Amino acid sequence: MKFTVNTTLKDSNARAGLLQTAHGDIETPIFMPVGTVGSVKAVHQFELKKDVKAQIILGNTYHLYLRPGINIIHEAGGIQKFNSWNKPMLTDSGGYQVYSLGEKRKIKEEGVTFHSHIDGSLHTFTPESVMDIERTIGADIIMAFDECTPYPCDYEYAKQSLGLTHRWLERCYKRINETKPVYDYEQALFPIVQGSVYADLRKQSCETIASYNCDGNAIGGLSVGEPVEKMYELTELCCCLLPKDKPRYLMGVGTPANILECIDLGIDMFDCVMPTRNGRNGMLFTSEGIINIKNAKFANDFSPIDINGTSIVDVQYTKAYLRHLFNAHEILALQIASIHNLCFYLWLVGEARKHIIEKDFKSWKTDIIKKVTNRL
RNA sequence: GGGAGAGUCGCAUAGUGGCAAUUGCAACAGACUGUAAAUCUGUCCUCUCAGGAGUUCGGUGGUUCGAGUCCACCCUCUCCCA
Repeated sequence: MKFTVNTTLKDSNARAGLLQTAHGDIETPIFMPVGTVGSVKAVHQFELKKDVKAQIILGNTYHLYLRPGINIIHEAGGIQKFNSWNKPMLTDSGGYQVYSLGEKRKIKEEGVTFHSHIDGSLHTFTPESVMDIERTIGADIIMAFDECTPYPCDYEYAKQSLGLTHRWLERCYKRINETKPVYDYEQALFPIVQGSVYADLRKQSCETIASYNCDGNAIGGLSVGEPVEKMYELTELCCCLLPKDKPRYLMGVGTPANILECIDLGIDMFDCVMPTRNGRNGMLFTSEGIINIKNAKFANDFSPIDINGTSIVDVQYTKAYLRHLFNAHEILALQIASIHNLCFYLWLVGEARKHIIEKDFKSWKTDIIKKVTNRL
């Protein structure tokens, strides 16, 4: 894997770059749609490629391990073949599920034991087993197994947890280096910075993570409920400490405004369920602002979903029609909303990249944030 | 004409003496940040200084401390027999 920074700015830490993987190139900054079980919910591969213009999508180790199971993916020849995406993929390690599954899991030094949310069966993830599973899934970028701490999180817990995440990273790194890819292409391990909201822990974590000299570095444990200013503050700190010549990935972020602010701080890669999940729940992010399409006021609004939208669905369908589809519980509603939101997100990061290259990112950002955060 | 049954907050339902009244749908609004999410939460008779207050269960009377619930008559609808 190769990362090249093409453009940097004087008045911002934003940069435009190119990340090259075995399955294709990724222009940064980039937003990566989340496809937990190997599918970006409600969005067809064709639309994902042609309309959304996604360059890389996520899969999730925990979910794919439970269903369909690693043997099936192995038999299929890896996840990119299994789901016909055939383009770059990244797998999250299941560290987020350690956080989100709450009561269902138990964390120990060795690893995490958990009950499947599907059938209640008991399983254990260790850094070694997670690396083996991610090898078999076969994503181009694989995430280290970490603990995503909750918010609020007291200092002592955050410190203990960070120590564990670092020891787990050491084990992940060792395992990756003593194993070979299952398929005929390289996989890059990205370690994850933790440390909750504590600057000294984050600093310590960045230094530890940077010392591994991996192909890219991630920041985790943010946007879990902390104040947005705190998130920016910690993101900025991490961006300053993580290597400049490696992509920086802010995990699980975020709103359009979050993404623009964090690009400004030096983040290159983002993923978030927001465009897809919120889309399925009737929330649209548009060039003119945020819309709850289920609201009664759109019942007879025959204007396009997004007058400036880049997606075919934006000009093809009216707000009134999309609202009708939601009210009628039509499956097409979820598809249109998801495609629209993903197109918007990819358009947004694409524009950001363009304005970085044109060196007017800062002023563009200020203007566009005002527009896209407007509540319609 | 005779017999049987039914009328509850938009619709459908629960309710057999303490009830502003169950549940579902619909409606209206909100939430959602490395997806246990096509999910979840709230409002949903009227007014409200949000503590309450006022009117409710086809209609009119009655019994009772108290009635959606018991009684009488009336109205409407459904089914069966003519």
